[in-house]
Amino acid sequence: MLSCSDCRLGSTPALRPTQIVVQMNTRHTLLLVMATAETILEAPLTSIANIGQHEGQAVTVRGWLYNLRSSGKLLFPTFRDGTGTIQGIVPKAAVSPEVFETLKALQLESSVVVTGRVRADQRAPSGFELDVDDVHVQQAVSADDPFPITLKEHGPDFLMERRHLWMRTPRQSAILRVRATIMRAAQEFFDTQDFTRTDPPILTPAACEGTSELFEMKYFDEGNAYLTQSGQLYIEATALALGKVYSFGPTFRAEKSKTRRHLTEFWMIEPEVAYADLDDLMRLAEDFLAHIVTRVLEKHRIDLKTITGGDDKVAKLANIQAPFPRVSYDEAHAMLEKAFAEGAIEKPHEYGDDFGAPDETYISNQFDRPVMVHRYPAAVKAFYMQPDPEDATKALCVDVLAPEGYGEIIGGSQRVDSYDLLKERILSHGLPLESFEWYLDLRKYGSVPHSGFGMGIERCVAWICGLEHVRETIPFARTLNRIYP
RNA sequence: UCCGCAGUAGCUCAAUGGCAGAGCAUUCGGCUGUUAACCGAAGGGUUGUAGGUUCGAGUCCUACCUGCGGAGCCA
Repeated sequence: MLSCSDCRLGSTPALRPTQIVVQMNTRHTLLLVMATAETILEAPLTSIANIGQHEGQAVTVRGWLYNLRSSGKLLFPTFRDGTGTIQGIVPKAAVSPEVFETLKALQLESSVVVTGRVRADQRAPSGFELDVDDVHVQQAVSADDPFPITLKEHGPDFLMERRHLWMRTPRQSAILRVRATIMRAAQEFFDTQDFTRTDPPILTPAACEGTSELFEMKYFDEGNAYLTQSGQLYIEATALALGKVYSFGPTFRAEKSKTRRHLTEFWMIEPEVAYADLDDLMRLAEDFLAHIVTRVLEKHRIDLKTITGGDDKVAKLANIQAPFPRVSYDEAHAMLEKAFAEGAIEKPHEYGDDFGAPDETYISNQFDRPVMVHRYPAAVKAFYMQPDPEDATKALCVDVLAPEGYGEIIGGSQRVDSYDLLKERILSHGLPLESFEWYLDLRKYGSVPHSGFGMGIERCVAWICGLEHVRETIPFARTLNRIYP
């Protein structure tokens, strides 16, 4: 009886060779499998990530040719399958002439099913190599039109134009795996604390905050609709229905921002908690980020090394534990004044203004973990933020700045809970009152203090992976000048 | 929207205003332990577009296009 954690053969009892044939789909494959069915049964399917569990055994790997080196009558094909890479060893004397010649002529990224024996080897980066017995070419890439992305350096334009192929490279695959873990850990954090996921609409009738530019479209006879830039206003409603809620989905900004921190389409996870104040929110934010980092470190040490090329990032992430430093706007301003006096930043920070990107970078560089900057001047913040009872010119809000200059990854606040104040704010911000009638209702029928934040997934991934640009954090990035592929 | 940088072989980049080059990729040949392997050879060019200056422009000037980085705004 076969057994293997990720082998479909092993998971189905008493699978006979003729049944394997049914899973294959070309005449060529069918004949080959019939001839080698016994071999394949003895060489269970494995993922490359788990190949070490099969040391000394014959296995089958389904994947692609990642690289090919040769030394006379010895070939070194490297295979990848989406979980990792492994180098095959093919001495001419050890395989049939057909297998040797097939592999020797194969172009990179041709799809292949390989059988071979797993052998531990100190020379291999992963510790294992595959002594190849047989290879079946699923589809051969043409030498007339070789795979465009080589192991050498490429420019961002070239790579983004071929994003559908670029993501096959080990580094890009690793980033996407870490992204998936971050998204799963983020949901897991809220799910295990009795939050209810309530996703807001993506098509909205008006601006949530009224400031940023929105993507606009016709909506039948109802006039214009807009792609959401935040689900916050809606989840305030669901929070008052369900207590603790979160939303998780794509959001859209039509801003003409061209920086390493901006996409026009990005994913945001937003919790909203009834009866929570700003201090509750900051505790939630630090526990949330610490949980995400813990999960990434549990699963992705090898991926982080692939992505960053070293162990530095793992060491830095190990520091990311609650509590995070808390710095008031006034304290942050004082830090910046001192920094300017010492020549550490180029421009002085004007008291009362929001922080610019260089200011945020300086502040975050003073700490070894994310820093929570709270109580900004109300004048530079959104209309729905609750004023600080101790200083009405300040808002009960918090920005969480990631280390190493990755900027704001979380923005949150306690929300205005007074009907009269909220109505006054809507009017003074020049927003159309009729669009916010439903939102004001939340302050009319059982209003409570409540707080929430939003975290941009892409900035979080960029920070945790140590990336130059958020365009690498999402399978298909949407930026100002690019909507292909 | 504003500021700055760039555009030369499939890719990454060279080329004082004076013969269009290299590495990688591709093809052919060599090598039994290579790790972005290495060694030899071949093929591969409307120098982003349109004008202009000049005996002569990849190089200088003007406009435009495309991309990149940043500011503002934001996550």
